[in-house]
Amino acid sequence: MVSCPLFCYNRYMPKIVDHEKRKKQIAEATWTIIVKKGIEGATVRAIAAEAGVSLGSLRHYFSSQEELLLYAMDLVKERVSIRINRLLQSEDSPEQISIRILLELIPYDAESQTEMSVWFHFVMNSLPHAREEEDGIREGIERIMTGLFEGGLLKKEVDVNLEIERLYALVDGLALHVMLHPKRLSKEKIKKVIVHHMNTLFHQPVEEANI
Amino acid sequence: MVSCPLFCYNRYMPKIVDHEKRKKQIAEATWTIIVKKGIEGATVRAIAAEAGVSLGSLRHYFSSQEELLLYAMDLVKERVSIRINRLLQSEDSPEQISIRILLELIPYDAESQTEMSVWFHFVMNSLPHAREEEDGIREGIERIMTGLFEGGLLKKEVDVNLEIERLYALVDGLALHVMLHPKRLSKEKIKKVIVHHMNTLFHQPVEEANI
DNA sequence: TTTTAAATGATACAGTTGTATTATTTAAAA
DNA sequence: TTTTAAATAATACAACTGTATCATTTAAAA
Repeated sequence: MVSCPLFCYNRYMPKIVDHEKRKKQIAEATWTIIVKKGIEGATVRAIAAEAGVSLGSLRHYFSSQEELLLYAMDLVKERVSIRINRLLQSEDSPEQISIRILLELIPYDAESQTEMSVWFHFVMNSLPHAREEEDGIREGIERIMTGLFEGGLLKKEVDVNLEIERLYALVDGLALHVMLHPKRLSKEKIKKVIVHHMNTLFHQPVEEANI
Repeated sequence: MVSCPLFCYNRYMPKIVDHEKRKKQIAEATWTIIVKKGIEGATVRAIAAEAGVSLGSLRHYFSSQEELLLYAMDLVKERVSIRINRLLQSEDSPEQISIRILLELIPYDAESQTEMSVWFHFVMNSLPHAREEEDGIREGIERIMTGLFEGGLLKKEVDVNLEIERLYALVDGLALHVMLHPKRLSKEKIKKVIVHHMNTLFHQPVEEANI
């Protein structure tokens, strides 16, 4: 057992807190503030107070506000990516799985609603030119549709590229509406819409109860 | 010819500029700033500079920033409402007209893209509790679908309420995607998607060329 | 012309912002 | 314990914010 491992560049290691964990904690406080007050309310002081750290402490982890906001947004992307990829790795039967994945893309729990709200704020303000970036949703939908088509599960006459665009718009539109009016649009209604939409494409329709 | 009409409550009328026109000019400058820099960049000084008026002059028309922002948003609503109502009053044949109306809801010209971008900014920041308000789009789509159904132009098996929700999400999703990636999503692609979508509902499909 | 009040411009001020500086506290290693 | 540097806290500062005040300019009516 050596006294100082490779990544320990100093002989003395005083007061070590998990650097990444602290940064993530501050980033999540940033989300909370953004959801509550919007980007304009996401001041370093408000974030520090929400995270329960002092201004100097926050500044110790993020040397500028822009760096903090970029980190907070990248963390959203990371979380969403993980969620999507986990779903795509699922190994169930194609039709039901595809619908379940689509339903998971709609932000229903508080956590994913926060993520989506923050994401929208960033995209709208195009802070780090997020407008140009991809959010991964389109790629996921593309994979789903292509997979279904290549598996021969879609009606032969469907135009895959067209249906990708249509489904992508439908999912983002539903997600947007849920975010803006969560009470008006119930989870059951969303489910009905998506199941019905996919059933118009499937060669062999699935029962809504089987989802 | 009386020397002082009814709406002239003072005997003297010095330097009259069109009050409403000036307010709208300033409100439009507000839009420009919001599109360029987001709500956070919509400071009274930036708006005054964009409108080409002094700070004191701006304040002469709007006694607070909040009043200005509310006015700017109400003006967006007014403009959008006028656009939608004008479309709904059209008296052509049902199927093509409905598709043309839907296509008009997608912001393609710079003007309507500005309006939509500003609208989104306001809605996201829920400044005047805009989240709860209706934007008129849903009502318009509801009228379109109901009209088509009652005219017997839709397939008998369609669930109207379900299709309203589906079409509403599709249109808003397309609008969102156009706003975020105007280059990726061409007007022709939008047209194809909407025509195809409506043709799955129409008893008698329409040719894309006839739109 | 003179008179009038709307319209405008200039400046000021208190509060908040991001950031910088500096000192203090904390805990891990010797 | 002592030593060390990371972690934290306190304070300061210049820039910018919304708003207020007040003098000036403008053009319509007399």
